[in-house]
Amino acid sequence: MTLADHSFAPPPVAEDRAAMIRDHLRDAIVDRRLAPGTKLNEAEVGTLFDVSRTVVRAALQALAFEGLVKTERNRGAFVANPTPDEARQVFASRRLIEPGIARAAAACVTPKDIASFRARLHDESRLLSERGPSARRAEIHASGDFHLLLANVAGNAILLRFMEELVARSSLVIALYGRSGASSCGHNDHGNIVNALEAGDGNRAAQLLLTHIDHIESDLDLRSTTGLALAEALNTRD
Amino acid sequence: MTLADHSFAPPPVAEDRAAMIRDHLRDAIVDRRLAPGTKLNEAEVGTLFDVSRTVVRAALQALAFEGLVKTERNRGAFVANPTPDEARQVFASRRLIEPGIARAAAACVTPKDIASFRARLHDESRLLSERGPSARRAEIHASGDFHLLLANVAGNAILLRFMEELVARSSLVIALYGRSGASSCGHNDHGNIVNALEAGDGNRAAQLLLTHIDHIESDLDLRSTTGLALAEALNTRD
DNA sequence: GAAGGCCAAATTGCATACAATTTTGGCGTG
DNA sequence: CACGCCAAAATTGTATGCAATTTGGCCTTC
Repeated sequence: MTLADHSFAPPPVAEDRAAMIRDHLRDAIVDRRLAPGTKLNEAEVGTLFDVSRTVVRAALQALAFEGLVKTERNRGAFVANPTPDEARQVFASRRLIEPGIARAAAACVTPKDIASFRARLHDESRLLSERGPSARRAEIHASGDFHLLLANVAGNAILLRFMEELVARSSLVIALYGRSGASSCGHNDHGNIVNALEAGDGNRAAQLLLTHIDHIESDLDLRSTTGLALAEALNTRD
Repeated sequence: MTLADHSFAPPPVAEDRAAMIRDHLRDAIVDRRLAPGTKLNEAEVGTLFDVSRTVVRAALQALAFEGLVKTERNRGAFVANPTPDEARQVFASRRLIEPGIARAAAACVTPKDIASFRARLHDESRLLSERGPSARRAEIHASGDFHLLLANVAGNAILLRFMEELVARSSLVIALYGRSGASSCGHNDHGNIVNALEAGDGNRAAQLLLTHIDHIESDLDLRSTTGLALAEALNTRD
């Protein structure tokens, strides 16, 4: 332990396979390669990743805690299928939390952070110009990463974890209820927010974030299907 | 399913033993019957509750998600021992979230809710007059319950869960860093907040909540032991 | 006497076996 | 033909066994 043993990143080997499976499943859910409501059979997932059910269960429990998976006793785990009401709660939570995060971020943002934001913006604009469902998925992903970077800059690990959950659930909601699919069409919300951050104007960043969330949510179709979910789902007309 | 089967609380039978163990452990941690840093041996806990390690592991994993337990690979689970910096993050998060919850609660509070709040206040004042460590623990517990009731009234399940985590971690922090132990000495913050809610004045409730959090945090001794944690801990003078 | 290495005991990580529960498909009856 | 019941299959819940890792003590060596 004396020679050049520092500055090593955590070993690239796959230690903690439960976390790896959790991350793979989360990606698949957020990208909607796994449709909401899909049953996640323990044995099947285990075979897929070549691990025992024990490890799969740990991963599923983690995802259940994040709200991306719903487990029912003796029935199994299913990809979350948020109701419009739950979707509204996700965005209400974001409206409550993110402006504060933006203020905190504006207070302690560094030039290096700004550079990271710009790089992210560049990725986003590139994806916007591409076509196809893969690019669409990547776009939603990148858009979420922007918000996570913001929370990361704010420097509060607890709020960062809350935002990770909210962003993941938002992606699910957008995939489920999004009208156009691309929530940022016509706006440059992220760019404006970065400008406000660079100027150190936390209040403006917070305000821009609020309207940004408005933009996202206004692209959703959250008609209340209260109590008639099944019947309405079976009605192909309408 | 036709006769008086509604209005029943969840069956009193112990289905889902992992959740039961999790709740028991959480209570013990929040009440500080389990000191921070205590190792939670899987086999030992299993023997105590008469279940296998499998069930214990599920409970410990859940508590790790909540931040009340820290797990180290191949080393086991330990009761969380939050650093002053983590403690500050807990309260920063609460400052960010709770005022908004108060506004939401003020907007939709019912007379029935107000009655619940009053009952809670009554319990708190009773506990305040009692002496002994048991009453002190119950007081911290009751104080937390007030905040959870507030989040419950606000009607957002996601924010409620965030608050459950923050309140639990706050109790741990108060137990660790509290000076007087009783954070509400001399104030009647909770009562004032209920009054504001009853008057439907969300902004005032939010403001009162902020100052309430200030009161709680000002009772803590969060001297920055940055980098010198061990050395300082061994220095009995000072 | 102190430092360092090595071995045994304890503990966790994981896989697997078995029990309990739910789901499914078929059969018989109204 | 529809409905309900029952048994078999599938799936989850839990316990247990084994391998891998860590920990603590003992012994050797300087």
